[in-house]
Amino acid sequence: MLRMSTLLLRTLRDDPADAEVASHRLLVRAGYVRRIAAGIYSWLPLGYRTYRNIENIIREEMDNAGFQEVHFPSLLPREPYQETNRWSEYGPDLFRLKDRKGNDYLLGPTHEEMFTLMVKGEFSSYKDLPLSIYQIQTKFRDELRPRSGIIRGREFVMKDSYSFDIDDAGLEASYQRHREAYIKTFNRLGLKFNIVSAMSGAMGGSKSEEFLAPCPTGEDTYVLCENCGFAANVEAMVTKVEAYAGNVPPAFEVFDSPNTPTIDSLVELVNNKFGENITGADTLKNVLLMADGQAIAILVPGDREVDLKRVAANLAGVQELRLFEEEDFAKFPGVVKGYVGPQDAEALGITVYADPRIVIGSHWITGANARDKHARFVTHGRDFTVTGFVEAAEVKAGDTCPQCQTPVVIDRAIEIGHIFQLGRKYAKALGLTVLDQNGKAQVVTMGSYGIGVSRAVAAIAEQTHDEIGLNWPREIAPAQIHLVAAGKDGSIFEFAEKLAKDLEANGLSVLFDDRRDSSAGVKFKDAE
RNA sequence: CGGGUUGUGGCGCAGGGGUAGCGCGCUGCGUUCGGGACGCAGAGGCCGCGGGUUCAAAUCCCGCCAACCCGACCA
Repeated sequence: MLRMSTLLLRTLRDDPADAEVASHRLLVRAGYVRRIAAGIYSWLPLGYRTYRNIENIIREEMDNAGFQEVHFPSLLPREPYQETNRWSEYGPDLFRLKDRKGNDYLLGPTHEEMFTLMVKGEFSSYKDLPLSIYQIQTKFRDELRPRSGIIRGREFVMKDSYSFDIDDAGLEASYQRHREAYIKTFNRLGLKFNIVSAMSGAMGGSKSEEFLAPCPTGEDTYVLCENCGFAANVEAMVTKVEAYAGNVPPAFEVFDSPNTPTIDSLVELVNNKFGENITGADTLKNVLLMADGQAIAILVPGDREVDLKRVAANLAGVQELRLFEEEDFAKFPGVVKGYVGPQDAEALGITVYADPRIVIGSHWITGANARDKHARFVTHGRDFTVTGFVEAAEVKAGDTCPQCQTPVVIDRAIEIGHIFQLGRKYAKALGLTVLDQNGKAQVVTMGSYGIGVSRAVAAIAEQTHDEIGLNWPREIAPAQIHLVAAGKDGSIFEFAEKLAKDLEANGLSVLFDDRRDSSAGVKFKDAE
């Protein structure tokens, strides 16, 4: 039984000055958490009980699904991470330290290497697979900007699972088992969530889905169709287009267009010059990028920006993608900044990709690759061709749902889980193989599956709180019963004491406000 | 890393060259006792850190650090 008379708890009347989002504000005011440093928090008794209730639900569901719990250190040696190249790849987000002998260590941001090595150390036969193991462990990431209280901290608790299979069909089955277990888990946690495809897969990316808990303060944006339930990460949103049905345009025509640095100024000039009534959507924007050192052009309608994340996610095999800089323009003297068009790309040595909206047969107003000149009736398939289509334009509310053609909305959410078919990257790098039926070594294929445990506390708080305060689902609350003894007569306290004990005897956890020196008002406010 | 804001008792804030203040919380005594009670008496401060100007710095100047918000980044 928790007794308010002795509980390590001090509620605050005022919102803390450094808390913005509801979960942070309320968790601090209610005496659940305290900040220790940027993105690092302590849990007080009420908070820790809540946290543990959530952790236990997750653990139960993992165990129910047949996954086995293990535990790794947080403090890890450099070598395994060196072998997979993440010691350098992870960059400044990795907390690094040295021991007294000067050897390099790190605080684990995620544990793929350790799981892989654990299995490698024990198992060596296809008969041992499939296997799924998990841990609940504190993770460390030196985020550039921790924010939103415990939603994005530098130290946080994550449940991470890994599956090990001999082939792709096995991986798919393990993936589906985790997916089912996650659905059960989040339902029990009382979270509203959408399962969102995180990569298009169209270009060979591994299968990956995110579990997103919708809430206005979430930091992830995603696309949602309120009609059919389609949900996708913006990177994975697929553009629906119709084949070009207009007339065959006249031959393309170059015209003078001085002082048109922006799409708006170009539209105004064209409308004045030709008596047209076009919009930015009739112009073609050519955005030049460097993809792993190679110059590429991305074509999007002039009324849309290029979303670099979408391009990167949908261009197969590209590691580094960035905008053209001045020195890049210097290397391509034929490229006239502000007057780029796709007509001469081949001669200029630039590979061209188009957003799907640039359908074959459509014609556009675009740069003429000469200073102060644009061209119109520039037609895809006649006046220029592209190497391929790639999802590139920013996604906007009102875009068409790829499943049911309804206009979609853009929604915000907290990422509470992520499931991912990793494949053989880590097994290959660390030499995890098993012998198959033929006695031949096979590289194991892996899946990785994460749930933000501490983040779930915040996500549930965000979704369930009301104007008055925190409002936990029963299974998660620090206690199932909050019993308040209010009054001056000692018999009230005696009765309440007995009632509290009876409730506990019947298997209910009780937070008993047995304070004799607090007014009823204080007790009610604290309860809330 | 760019832009913005802020650092003063545990929390929320005021003060802006000469005795460091208010509200909440905390301690003691008394009154009150069902929606954050009241009175009286108290405890609690390197005014973010370092340097400078000055007879005198929380306050002015220089430098640094930290936190928060927006963005970039991150999944």
